[in-house]
Amino acid sequence: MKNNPETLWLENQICFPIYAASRMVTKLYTPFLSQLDITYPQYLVLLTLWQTDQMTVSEISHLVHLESNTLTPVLKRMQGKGLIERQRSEKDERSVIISLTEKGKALRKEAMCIPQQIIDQFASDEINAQEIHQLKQTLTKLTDILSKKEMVPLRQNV
Amino acid sequence: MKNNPETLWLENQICFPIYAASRMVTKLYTPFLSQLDITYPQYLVLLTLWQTDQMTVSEISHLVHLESNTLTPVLKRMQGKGLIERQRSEKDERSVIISLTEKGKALRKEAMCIPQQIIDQFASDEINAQEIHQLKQTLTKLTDILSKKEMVPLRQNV
DNA sequence: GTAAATTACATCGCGCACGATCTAATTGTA
DNA sequence: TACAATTAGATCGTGCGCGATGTAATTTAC
Repeated sequence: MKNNPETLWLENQICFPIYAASRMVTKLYTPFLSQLDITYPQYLVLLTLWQTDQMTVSEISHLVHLESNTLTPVLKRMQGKGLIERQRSEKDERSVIISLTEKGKALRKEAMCIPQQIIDQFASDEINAQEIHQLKQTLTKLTDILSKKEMVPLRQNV
Repeated sequence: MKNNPETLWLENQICFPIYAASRMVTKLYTPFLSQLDITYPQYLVLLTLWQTDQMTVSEISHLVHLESNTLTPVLKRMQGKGLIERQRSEKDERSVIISLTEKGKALRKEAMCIPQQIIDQFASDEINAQEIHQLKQTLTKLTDILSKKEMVPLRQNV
């Protein structure tokens, strides 16, 4: 079975469908986010801050599953745009607390219409709300499983 | 309903689960691909070429849903590693035909064991093969729908 | 109490993704 | 034939992702 030719077919591995779909969905959001002058990861950070303001970098990091080496530049650009403030925590000088500026808070109202418009774009005879819901559930479960898994450093043919 | 606070919650939009899961899956593949000295997109290109050798850039582009501005540098790096050859088509000088080198062809055998090992990593009480199969189907359907959709340049509150 | 380990964040380098734009080759049209 | 439109790739600039590593603050262990 491992030697079937189909083993390596593009569609038969999970890597390709999820990779392609993810980029497609990003593209779907992009025109909406451009209007707000933000990028996709910046939007995700804003989503977390709109839920809970005043979080440390590591708290945001855990929520969006992005490491500090990715988040730090994103947050700096967001600070440059005047969306957030960055200040060292007083009780732990290692931590940086991220808080929304008024501009950052105000952007929330602008973003309110995005989810419905995205759903409208999905509207299709081929795919329905129930299916999307199921998709989100499975993806979330998958992410949870994989994020708990410590990356075993590969041991082939031992 | 559009004004519910939950509207903008991280988990309630499709953007986040698919984005997080996609990066998690990429991370899962990475140690296996590192052993072959290739990256994730390079692996996808190889998968297509192992199925059909001698394709033009645009044919590969359609298969993996990557534009030439992304593919060109990827292919150049693969050429630098001696995995592929690039040659202008004789019947259409605009086209560039990508073909596997012997080294590129040989790599296929090394890659054969990857899919099963990925599946093993997924092994979990919480998620099963049937669920993964369903996931792939939905993601593929989603990609098809979105790739057919011409990006309507956003018309809000008109 | 102090050295070692851990933690929080930052820096660096590389390889994507992708919008915008360019060049050259081919096709369509009159 | 001649010229506009299209097509195939390439180039450029910006912004991620992330492995590896660095630095400073805090915690742990003895």
